[in-house]
Amino acid sequence: MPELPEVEVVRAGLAPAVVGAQIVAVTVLDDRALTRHPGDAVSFEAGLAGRTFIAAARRGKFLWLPLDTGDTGDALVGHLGMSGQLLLRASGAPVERHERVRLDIRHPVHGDLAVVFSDQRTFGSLAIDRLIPTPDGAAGGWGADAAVVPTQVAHIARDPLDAAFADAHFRAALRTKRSAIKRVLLDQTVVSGIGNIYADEALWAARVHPETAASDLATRTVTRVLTEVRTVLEKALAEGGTSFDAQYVNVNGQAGYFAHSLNAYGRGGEPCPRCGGPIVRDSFMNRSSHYCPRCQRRR
DNA sequence: TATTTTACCTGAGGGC
DNA sequence: TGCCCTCAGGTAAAAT
Repeated sequence: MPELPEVEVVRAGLAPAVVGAQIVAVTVLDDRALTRHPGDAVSFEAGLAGRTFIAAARRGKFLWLPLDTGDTGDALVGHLGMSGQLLLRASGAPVERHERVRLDIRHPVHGDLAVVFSDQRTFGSLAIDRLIPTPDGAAGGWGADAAVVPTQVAHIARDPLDAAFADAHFRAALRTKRSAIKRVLLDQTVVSGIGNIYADEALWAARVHPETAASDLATRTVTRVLTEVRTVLEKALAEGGTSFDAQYVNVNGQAGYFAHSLNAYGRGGEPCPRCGGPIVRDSFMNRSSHYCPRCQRRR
């Protein structure tokens, strides 16, 4: 499932091939891939054809590729949802099984390539969106030099690996939240980039029960949670992300290795790597939650 | 206003 | 073999 590390792997893989490349042709095979786009497929194709990507940026799980002709200030925005993939293929490569959109691009160094958006469950989407200034004046996200974000990303908080992420603001926000800490970690308007897998992993590492009320956490505990969030995200990024099956792959279609490093997620019934007690798998917020009831005691 | 629930979607895998 | 059911979960709209 693409969370911050997986999306960053995709962004970093895409950047050298798309920055400086001109869009030669756009093919929309399935309109459901444009649910975030304000217009129809025709306007999407017309809005991209002939233009050049000038950067590859990311905040949390959102990606965007700013376009040239700066007076309009817009970008191609993408979210991978549950099963979205952005693949780099040779020009003229056969259509992928779940291909939704294809961009044929021409790069001054790499030549003709295809950027393929493939998505089994169609929760992901692409859109053309306007860029607006960031309230704090800092760069919009990773890979972005300009202090702008797409309007669709403006309400998303900075992610914990962003240099402009404000730890003090995060701690203050948690003091006012009576919701469970896991729910707050998954709230992209509080902190972005964390999904179900890394929420479980970070809380296990910080020894915090997922249903503890955020406002009940001591400041030093919040600091520990944030530290563990960063540690697990950075480690997963270094290992190329988490892949359980063909759902998440990099731009070349290769899987990541972090699934081998998971301590709690997906290990219900198995011994806790720290204390040996059984990891519990609970239902929480219509999804699964994994934790060690011995290490992660509820207050 | 703040928080919680639901809809969206497809394919894999288990039970029978 | 094949049908039906459950599960996976990020986002945003809808409901509470």
